[in-house]
Amino acid sequence: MSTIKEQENLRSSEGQLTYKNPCCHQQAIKEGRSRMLPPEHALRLAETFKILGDINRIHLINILTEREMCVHELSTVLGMTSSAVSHQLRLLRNLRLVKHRKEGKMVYYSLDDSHIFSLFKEGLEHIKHT
Amino acid sequence: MSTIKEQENLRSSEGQLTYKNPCCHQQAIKEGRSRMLPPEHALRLAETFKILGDINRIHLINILTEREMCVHELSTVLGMTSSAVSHQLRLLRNLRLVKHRKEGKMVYYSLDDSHIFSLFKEGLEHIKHT
DNA sequence: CTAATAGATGAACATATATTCAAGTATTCA
DNA sequence: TGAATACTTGAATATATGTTCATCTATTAG
Repeated sequence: MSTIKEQENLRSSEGQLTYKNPCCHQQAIKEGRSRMLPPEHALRLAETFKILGDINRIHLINILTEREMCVHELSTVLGMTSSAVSHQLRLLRNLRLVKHRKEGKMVYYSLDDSHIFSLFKEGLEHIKHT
Repeated sequence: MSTIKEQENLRSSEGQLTYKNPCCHQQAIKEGRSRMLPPEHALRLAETFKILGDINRIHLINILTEREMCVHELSTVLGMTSSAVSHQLRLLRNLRLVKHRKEGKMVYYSLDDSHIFSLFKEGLEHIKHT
């Protein structure tokens, strides 16, 4: 990464680089930097996709798309311990993707984010076409 | 999880459970199971979201959305070593999300999946509205 | 009251993931 | 040829993540 060479390249050919020093495309780098997502946006975006990037959470979201369910039902359907389900539901709750209501001893969960649902559907469309 | 109790519950009230044994909603479990995504679909879906669930890959995809770039340019823009970028690009290549062409010593990468792009945009819309 | 059930949660553990480092290939230049 | 550059790759390391286990609260049954 020679800054001096980059500057020479720019001076000599206005961004069109010579064969001799073909990389160090300062123009491309400048352009890339100017078009980068703000860090906090990129982080939130990655966070959003990451929460969907687990097969058990996919199943949870898919089921809660259809109807509300209590933890025990979810754990039975998914074949997980209720503890594991509870941990995953906490992650979904933290991102406000699910809501819950208590009824006696049970806690019923349901989807609380239509945007996530549309993302989910878009993802389903994607895997159908590949 | 008492199967016998569940059966009694079903027999006595056709899915509407009594207060005494309020969980073990066999009907809900049956319904949940019948609506579950096929395992291989759920897996592909999780895989697809997982690849988008990293801030550096988000930046990579976002940049390659705009224009092709060589590894050195990408590493400079993202502030990563070219080795780290190369490893991440391999992951994207494995899922056929990016394509590459060689030009002299350099390898230019660009996006190779419009579906991923629309997923990406949908994700961007999502974080804007939360 | 005690026992049982539903669920939540912290700690421990196992696995997955991302980066670094060192070594490798391919290409260009002198 | 040998040096330099662009990139790739496998191994090692550090961190993140998901599950299990033990324990906890809340609620209901007896």
